[in-house]
Formats: sequence, structure tokens, C-alpha cells
Amino acid sequence: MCPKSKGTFYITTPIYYVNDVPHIGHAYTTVAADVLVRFKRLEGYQAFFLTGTDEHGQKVEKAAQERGVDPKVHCDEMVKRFQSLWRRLNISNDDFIRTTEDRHKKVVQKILQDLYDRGEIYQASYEGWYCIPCERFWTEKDLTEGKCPDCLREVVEISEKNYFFRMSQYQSWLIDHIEKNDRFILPPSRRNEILGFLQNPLEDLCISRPKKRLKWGIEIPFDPDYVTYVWFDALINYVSGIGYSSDNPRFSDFWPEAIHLIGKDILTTHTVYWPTMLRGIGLTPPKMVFAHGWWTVEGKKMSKSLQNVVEPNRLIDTYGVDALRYFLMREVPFGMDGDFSHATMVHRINSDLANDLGNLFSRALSMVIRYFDGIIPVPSSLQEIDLRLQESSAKVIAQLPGQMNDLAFNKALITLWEIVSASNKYVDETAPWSLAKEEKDRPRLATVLYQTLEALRIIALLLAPFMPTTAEKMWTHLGMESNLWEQNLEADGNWGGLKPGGKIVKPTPLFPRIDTTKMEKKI
RNA sequence: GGCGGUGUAGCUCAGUUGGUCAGAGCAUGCGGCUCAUAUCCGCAGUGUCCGGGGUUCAAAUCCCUGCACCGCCA
Repeated sequence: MCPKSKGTFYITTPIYYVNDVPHIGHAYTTVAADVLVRFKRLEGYQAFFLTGTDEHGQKVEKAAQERGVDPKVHCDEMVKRFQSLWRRLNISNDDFIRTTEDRHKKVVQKILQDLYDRGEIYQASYEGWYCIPCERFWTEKDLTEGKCPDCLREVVEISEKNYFFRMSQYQSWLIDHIEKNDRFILPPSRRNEILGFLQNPLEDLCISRPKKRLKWGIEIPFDPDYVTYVWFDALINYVSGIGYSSDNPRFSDFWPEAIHLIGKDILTTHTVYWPTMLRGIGLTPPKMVFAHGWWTVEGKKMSKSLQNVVEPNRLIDTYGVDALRYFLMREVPFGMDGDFSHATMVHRINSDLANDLGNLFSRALSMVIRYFDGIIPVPSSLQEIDLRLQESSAKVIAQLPGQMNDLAFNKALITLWEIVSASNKYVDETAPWSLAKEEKDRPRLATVLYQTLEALRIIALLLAPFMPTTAEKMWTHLGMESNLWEQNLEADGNWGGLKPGGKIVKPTPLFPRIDTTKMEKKI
């Protein structure tokens, strides 16, 4: 661990099902994780960010079969869609784990063997109805008119032997853990849901599938006739991905700080199955599981049949990476459902990004070029109004860490925009264009423009986790020679980091306004 | 059916333990500036705080009830 580190931080996204077409929901979780981890790095934490893909199970096996290729070959191709999207979205993950990798399979098998050896796993006969597309068993009373309650498709009656994890024994421990840790499951509404769910008896978890039905999975180490249930396999990525049983120092540094970002649809697996699995293994639960909401599109639920699935690549093509990242983080409180619409997106870009931020950047740099030949001027004595600008910046910096800890990304951005507003107001009230008319006001002009540029430097610094490309552009245009990604919030967030004498680069609009009349045709 | 939640300006929502709490942003209208991406700054509103009843000196805030919507489980 590096000496200046404030501690460790570990963030994960779910591993996405490799067969899925990446949509706005995938992008949402991953961008949120990226924003958070970038902010933590800025704060000085030694951070680790893991994402990846879930590659086993019937759907992959079937899709590969239909194409006449080996499942692994199929996965190797499909995984690229996620990997390339993350590159385009500037996702700064430290690793990418695939459940078909040896490093993962080894850990899954080791855990299974350990649990089996200690009697945490037993074999029993299972009878019930099985839904093949959902890869899920249902009991008689679960069924809806004799069909799968999830997808309403036909189910088949099956009786077979399987292996079970003794999950039920951990029920009271889990309830206790949730009650004692009010930030273990967030938002609080989800925590209540799980506590409600746990008022009913918890059953043991079936963790195997017979190979005669499914071959594409991780073989159960103590019974070659079975493969591992996909969820049991998948959840383990969170520990296999940071070196459990292979890199113990790293694992023990990061695991206690683990934060899982998930969609609300996989809450139970992450807050019931996973903590009890960890308990069985002898590991502590993750520090936090945060379930975010879902996006509707133009007011409607996304679905293949409606053909309204929003492809992030398309949005990037249309609006740009940073505008998309900004929208996702700004529009909706993390944890709530939200709606994506082109009208709202354009509105956000035009008002927040083009008018408020972009125009501030543009007007400030233009004046420095016009009045000082692009050389950052030397400030002289400060007046009350100058100090007020500094104070608003300091106030924002004081608030951000707490808001980020709460994953309140939208609040953080609203707070950050207070500096943008304060700066626009500052420029307006100090009227540098008037000062430029009188030679005697030159020192005052220098001070005003320096203060404005310095506000922009701080804005760029704080914006970096949310909009990395834009922040870098601002940084270099401000003549900053240091590496933006090596800055530290505490030290570099202080007023005065901008060095007079530096050379401003002539600005181009950070975010061109979108003409809504032309926009109609484009989308 | 069980458990939980929500209902506040045109829109999206803030409103700790009941007493300047009737607010913010956006949208709208008016005024100002001209450095800037016709951008920026200022000012101005509008609300039966879902309906009804109750507790209290005092309720958007607590209790009861009705309606509407949502989530989880069944």
C-alpha cells in the first residue's frame, strides 16, 4: 500500500451475462462504479474496481449450439461487446473477470470442496417443476396456472438428486447482521424488503445442476456428474477477482471494503445467498450492497418486443461519452427508477453543460486570450467578492465526500454546479470587460480573471470522476502541465493551484448546443 | 391476500425530533449586461402541502379513515 493512501476501497459491478446485448442498464451500473472509484482515487484511496462477465449456463450453451461453435469460442466473441463498450465509456476498471477463466474456476471449486468437507453441502433428492428458459425450479404452489410464474412458459416435472448448501442455518445470523448494519443494504427501502423477506423461513440453496441437463458450467469437484449452479458460480467472482486463495495480502486489503453495485432485480442473490455463502466459507459479508433503479425509455419499460432497448453505443454516437455519463449520474437519484428521453437528455446538455459550464469556460478563456494574450495573469490583492468565490469552492469540496459516500451522485453534481453558478455570477458582477477599458484597472482585471480560471481548475478537478474527457480538456486548456489523474483532492483542491504565467489554449466549445429542430431527424 | 412505501407550485422533487416550512431546480413572464456556445446575471409569480375526521395553543409534519399509485413477498 502506498504511503499517502487514505485506505483501501473495493467496488464491483455485477458480472454481466455474456449473452446479453449491453444496454443502458449495464452502462448505468458500470459508469456509477467508475465515477465512484475515480472519486475515491482522487481522495487518495488505494482503490480496486472489478467488473466482468458471467459466462456459464444454459442460455450460453444453447446459443453456442445454435451457432455450431464451442461455448467458450462463443463467449470469447460476445465478451468483446462489453469490453469495447467499457473502453468507449472510459471505464477505469482494474481487472475484468470472466467466469470461464481458470483463476475463477479454481476458486469456485476450492470453495465447494471446503464447504463439502465441512458438511455445509449435502446431497438430497429434489422434486419440482423446472423452467428451462429461466433455469429455475419451482414448487407446486409457486406455479401460475401450471406455468412458470416468472415467464409464464411451460415447466417440466423433475425429480433428481442435487447438492444443497445449508443456507437456512444462517437465517437468524443474517437478520441480525442486517439489523446491526444499516448501511449494509441500501437504499433503506431495499433493506426493509429483505428484512421482510427474511421473516419467512429460509430454505437451503440448491447449488448443483446435473450434467445430463447442463454441461456448460463449473464441475462440482466431489461429483463429476454435476456442474455448479450459475449464481453460486457467479457471485464468487467478487472474491476470486481480487485474489482469494491466490493472493492473500491483496485479498485481505480489499475484501473488508467491498461495495457491490447492483440492479434492484438481483437484490436477493446479493443480500441473502451471497452473505450466507460467505459466512459458510468463513468470510465477512461485503461492506455494502447498493441496489439502483431501472431506466424506462420515453416513459415505457425497455423490452425487446417494444424494440425500444437503448443501446449505449448509439447514445455515445449521438451525444458523446461525457454527456451520457453526466446524464446518467445527474438525472436520477441513485437508487430510484428513472426515465431516459431524448428531450430530457438534450435539455440537460444544453442548459447544464453548454450554457452553464461550457459557456463559463469559453467566456473566461476568451477574455484571458483577448486581454492577456493567453498568459495566466498574476492576481493582486483580493476583495470580498473574490474571497466569496473561494469560499463557495471550499464549501463544495467539503460537501462532496459525504455525498459520494452515500452514492448520491446527483446531489454531488448539483453541489458541484454551485461553483459553476457562483463563477458565472462572479464574472457578471466583476465585469472584466469593463475593467479592460481602463489601464488603471489592469491589476484588478488580472485578479478577476485569475480567480475565474482558478475556479475552472477546481471545477475540472472535481468533474474528473464524472466526465474524464471533458475534465482533461479543461485541464490542458488551462495550461496545467501536471497529470490530472495524479491529483489529490485535499492538496490540489486548495485555492491557488493555478500557476500565473501558464499559457491558455484557445477554447473550442466543450459542449456545442444541440439544435432541437435538427435533432428530430437524427434520432 | 400479507408486509412496506408514496401522494407538496405546469414538471421533477427538498421539507430532521409538530411552531418564519410553504421551498429548490426546470419551464413561464419581465428587466439588465455584452466577455462568451443568442450564452450569463437579476426580479416575479402561481400551490385546498390527495379527500375527510381527530389530537394540540400550534400539523405538510402525529393518530384514524377513504381514494390513488408503487415496491417486495405470496
